[in-house]
Amino acid sequence: MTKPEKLKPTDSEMEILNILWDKGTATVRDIHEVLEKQKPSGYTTTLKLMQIMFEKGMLTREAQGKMHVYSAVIKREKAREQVVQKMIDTMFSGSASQLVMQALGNHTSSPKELEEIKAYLDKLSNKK
Amino acid sequence: MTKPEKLKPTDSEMEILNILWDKGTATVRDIHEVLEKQKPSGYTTTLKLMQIMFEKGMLTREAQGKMHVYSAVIKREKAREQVVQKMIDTMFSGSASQLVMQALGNHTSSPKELEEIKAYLDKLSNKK
DNA sequence: TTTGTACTACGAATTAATTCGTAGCAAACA
DNA sequence: TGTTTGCTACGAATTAATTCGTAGTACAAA
Repeated sequence: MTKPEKLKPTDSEMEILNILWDKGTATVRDIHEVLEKQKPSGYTTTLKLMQIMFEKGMLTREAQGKMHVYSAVIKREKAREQVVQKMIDTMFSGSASQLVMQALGNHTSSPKELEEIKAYLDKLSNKK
Repeated sequence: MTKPEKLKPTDSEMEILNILWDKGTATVRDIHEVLEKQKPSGYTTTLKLMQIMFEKGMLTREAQGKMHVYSAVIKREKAREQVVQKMIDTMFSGSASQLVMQALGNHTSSPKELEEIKAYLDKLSNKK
């Protein structure tokens, strides 16, 4: 068990974490039912993944009857922070604003979202 | 050789790509010299990595004497776009503005950068 | 009580990334 | 003419992720 801080979830692990963050807690079956809608996979595959994530310290679990109820150790906010920071470092030479402009340029944002961002920027500037 | 579009570089591959994007073209030795400053590693490790990246279609190369001169197939901009899009999808439920605010909240940006972003936002809004 | 169901645990196969040693080859050099 | 130098190619070991089959167990249902 290492620090959850240093853990770098794989893509499969991220899928599980996302579901857990949405639900708060979940059993292997809960998770598996969601995953199955996205792509076919065996129950024991999900089970094994979650067992390994538990061993790695990414998940905690609690026996409930014969089942285990899992939850994520790392919070969604923290994971986002880490992953964004890493992307800034490795892909944008450490420049957050480069990343921001890249994300905005990807035209995925509506005018309303752009307004939100502008408001957020103003808040940041004023605080300084 | 699959489409370079679909390729997902590993961390080691990203290190090599970053150097190649900076230099434009480079030999294995060039790359290895840069990498070695960051962490110890054997020359043939770098060689093998670049050979595999070549086989995957991530790099092209050209014989020059007995050496190969490599360059990246995918452009930095394209790679950034892909990786940002993927992050938005997997970590931010598809919301670019969520990612933007996360990146800004990470306090890594100077007031000057914030101004740049604001200017960029205005340009976007007016264009719409 | 026997059978079925729904779990967990475990081990094994597969695939991919990473690392590096060794071999071969050609040009430069002593 | 050897011999060293610096490259590529190749194969093998290691490690990690992924997938799934099988076995064990406990509780519920027949």
